[in-house]
Amino acid sequence: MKTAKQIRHEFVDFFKGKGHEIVPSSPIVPIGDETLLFANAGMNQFKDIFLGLAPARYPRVANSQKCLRVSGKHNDLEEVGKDTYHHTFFEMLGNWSFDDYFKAESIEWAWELLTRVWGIEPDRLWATVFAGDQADGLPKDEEAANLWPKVTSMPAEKVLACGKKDNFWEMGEIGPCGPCSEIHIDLGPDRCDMKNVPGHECRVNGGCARYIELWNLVFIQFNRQHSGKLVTLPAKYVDTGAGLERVVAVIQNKSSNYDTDLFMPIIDHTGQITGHKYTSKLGNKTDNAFRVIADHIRALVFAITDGATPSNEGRGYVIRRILRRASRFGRELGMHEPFLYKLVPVVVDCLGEAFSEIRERAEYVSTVIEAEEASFGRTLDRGIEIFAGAADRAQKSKDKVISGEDAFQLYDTFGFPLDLTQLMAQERNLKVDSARFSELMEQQRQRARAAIAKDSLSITDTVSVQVLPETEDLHKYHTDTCDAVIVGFIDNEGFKDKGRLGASAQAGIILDKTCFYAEAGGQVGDCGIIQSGDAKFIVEKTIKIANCTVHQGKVAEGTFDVGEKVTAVVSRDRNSIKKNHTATHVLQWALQQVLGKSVAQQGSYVGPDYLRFDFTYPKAPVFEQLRKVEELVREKIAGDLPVTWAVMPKNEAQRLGAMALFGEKYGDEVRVVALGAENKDELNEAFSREFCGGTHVDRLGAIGGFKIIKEESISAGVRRITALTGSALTSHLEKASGIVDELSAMLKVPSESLVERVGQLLKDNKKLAKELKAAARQSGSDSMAEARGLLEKSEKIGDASIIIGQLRTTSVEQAREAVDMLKKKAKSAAIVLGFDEDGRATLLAGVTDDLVAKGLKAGDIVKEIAPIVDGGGGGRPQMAQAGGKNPKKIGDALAKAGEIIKQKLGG
RNA sequence: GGGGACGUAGUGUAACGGGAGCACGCCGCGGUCGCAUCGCGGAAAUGAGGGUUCGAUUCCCUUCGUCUCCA
Repeated sequence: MKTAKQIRHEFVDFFKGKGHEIVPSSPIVPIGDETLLFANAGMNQFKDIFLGLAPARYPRVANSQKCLRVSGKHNDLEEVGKDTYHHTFFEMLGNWSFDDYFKAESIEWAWELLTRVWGIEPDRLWATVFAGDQADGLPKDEEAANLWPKVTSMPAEKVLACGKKDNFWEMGEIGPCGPCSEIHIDLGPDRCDMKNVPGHECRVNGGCARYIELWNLVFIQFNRQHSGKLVTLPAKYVDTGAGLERVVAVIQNKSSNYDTDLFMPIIDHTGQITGHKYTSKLGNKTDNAFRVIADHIRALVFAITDGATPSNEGRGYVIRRILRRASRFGRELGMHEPFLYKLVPVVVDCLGEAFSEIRERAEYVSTVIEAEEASFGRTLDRGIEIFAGAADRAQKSKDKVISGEDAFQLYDTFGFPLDLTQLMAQERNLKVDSARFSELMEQQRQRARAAIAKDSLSITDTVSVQVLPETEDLHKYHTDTCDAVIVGFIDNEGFKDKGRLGASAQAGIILDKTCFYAEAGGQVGDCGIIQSGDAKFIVEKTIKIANCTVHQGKVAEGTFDVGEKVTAVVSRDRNSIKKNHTATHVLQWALQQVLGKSVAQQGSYVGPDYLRFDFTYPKAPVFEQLRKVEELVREKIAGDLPVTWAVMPKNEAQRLGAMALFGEKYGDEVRVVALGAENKDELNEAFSREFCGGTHVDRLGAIGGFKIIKEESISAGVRRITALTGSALTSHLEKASGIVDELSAMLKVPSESLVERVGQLLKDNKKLAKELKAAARQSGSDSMAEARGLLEKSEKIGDASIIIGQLRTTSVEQAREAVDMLKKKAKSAAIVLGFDEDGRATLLAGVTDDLVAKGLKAGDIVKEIAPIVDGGGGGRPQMAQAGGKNPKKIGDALAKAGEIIKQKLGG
């Protein structure tokens, strides 16, 4: 039997043999493409080529692309486990032609690979082509339909014409699109899963599991414009995709993708860990759990390897959901402790050869997964407690139903899954109002959508996928000022290549060339101005859309016309940004020197005010290590070594050992920034070489200083360092030394003695506090004596003492203690004490339980007498307190209190 | 991006707007042949900043952090 590894190899070798360049899979976490959460198709990394924004480096390429379908249009998360073929993570085998070969070769080669190399019987295969669409004015794809019988042995009657839904591919609302041709396989009548559906007939695209799609060949030949009109593209592209998991299942003759050697090792190992047995059945709880876990652990290993970490937003949140779902299904197999992380090595064994990155990061991935599993355990524990409250409420209700509100709150606020709530409710013979739950869920969705809608139109939204002019921006590396011509602008309505920007208009200006740096690679976009005569445009932010640099901001003076000559001037902040960026590189180098190879960049921020560097490291670095890092960085700065950069093909850069972030897009010429090299020929001499498109200082000495001001954890296994350089550092130090000077003046000691002096002060303070306490005890005993005096003078009604009087104390605590003492002593008493606390009156009332029972409440007493001292009060029946602004009236208030008590007790 | 919840001693948690308590841990003393034993004593906390109130851990606002759901 062919292994999955062999099959993947055969695919790659086959297309290599047909003149294809084999490019690596792009990272599953796309860089520089915020519109896409995760790579979900092989074509992702070639998007710019299809859009005509970037040239193709090779006319034909092929690869196996790592894909994750968990969000947006393709969301298979909730489906995984229920059947034999849904996955979150999968490999997409694909071959592409960029204006090279077209339909004939694509069809012929797909056929050849399937039937000759992989040995699939031609009789089992079917093909589909696009049937045409009236609305779009498109005829049937006769070209493809005719090619099938011509270049393959597929008989014409097995080439079916299908509609737009299945056989017309579009990238989005607008942009490149075209007809496709799919290859389906007939797995035999046994595999139909719709046998008991009346009227069901097995056929291609018929909905049952007998016929499945194996390979999709997309022929991109149109561009859909805003108006919805289709325009024929000058260049034609081929984009094909075949899911490896499915192909392997067919070749290995398995009825389920999970039964192939891509999944079985993981499933077997899960069985060993949990002690359960996988029986490969559908609709079986245990088997379901096995499949979910096997699928999800693959997704997790790849996503975390490529830089996603579990968190509560964006990509990280998706990862968290996948992990929690797997963990929850682990409970079906009796696992209550973290266990998923133990599967990481198995995934690495299965796929580490094809994707070596997962092998390199395996240890880190395990750490992250284990930590997140533990954290989910805590979330569940908390949820169980909250559930108990909801269950109690339900128990007391008539219909024994946990309200939708409760279930939703458990889910929404505490992350407690609904199915778990239902399970636990069942155990107590309760039901859950899941209809109401769904209702609330929908409301929350509405809210989120509404919030997005009212968000102000951002420039990136208005243009989305639209061809923008290319900006020549190499000047950013050499100069801060340059002359240019306005070629267009973007406002709320989108891109315009003619017109005028009026006074105080908000817009994004596009120039033919620019020296502005657009936000990328952690470095913030430049600010500055664009001017022409008296007219002035303030650039607040610079961003890049494909190869177009957009200067966002507003017109401050005058007007601007498309076609006008202008001067672009970058703000002085640029200097600080350069310092911070170069310092970031030095910092990364120093961290690796001190902390070792496990330091890998996770992201960074380089702005004018400070720099931030996130990196992987399992634990908090100790103080000495950080100091050592600072020391190394400063050494390099003091050495004033030169900084140089060069543009070269990616593989050459890698040979030099340049550090890549997460892997650039295929085809890019990369820019390498080298620290410590005098010129391009001496790149070998550099101590640091990184792929980087940012702006840098010429010599390290220009950085001018370096200090780490913060080191923190941002998620499990990831640390963040914030540091300062240049003038920001100077002003930081100035401020710090200002504080020292101030303290030193305040305490009248030289700065060297400050620490000692403050230590002394703290010690003295402690001593004084102790003495004060002792003194208070003394005066406390005085108060007690006073209080005892009051008891002796007290009136009695029956057994009850009425103790009323003013104390000399100024402390509520002592007065309270006096009340307690009196209550104990008198056994039955109503006590009201008053005292003057620095010009404020405080009244305290206490009533023993027996008198409370007779209806005398301390709270009532203070409420009534508090207004006499211009205040208010309240408390409990046994003890109450009031305050007021007029201490002179304490006597009056106490007298009134006496009256009230006597009246109540009927004396 | 939007919503919800939570921030109390080293840790885990209590406190109708009116004494910041409990458990574990820690320190000291005592008892015990011994202890994951017992007794006594002690240190130690309301994330930060405003407001309302006679009085705020509690109510309101701002901010920071953590958790969580939606996009």
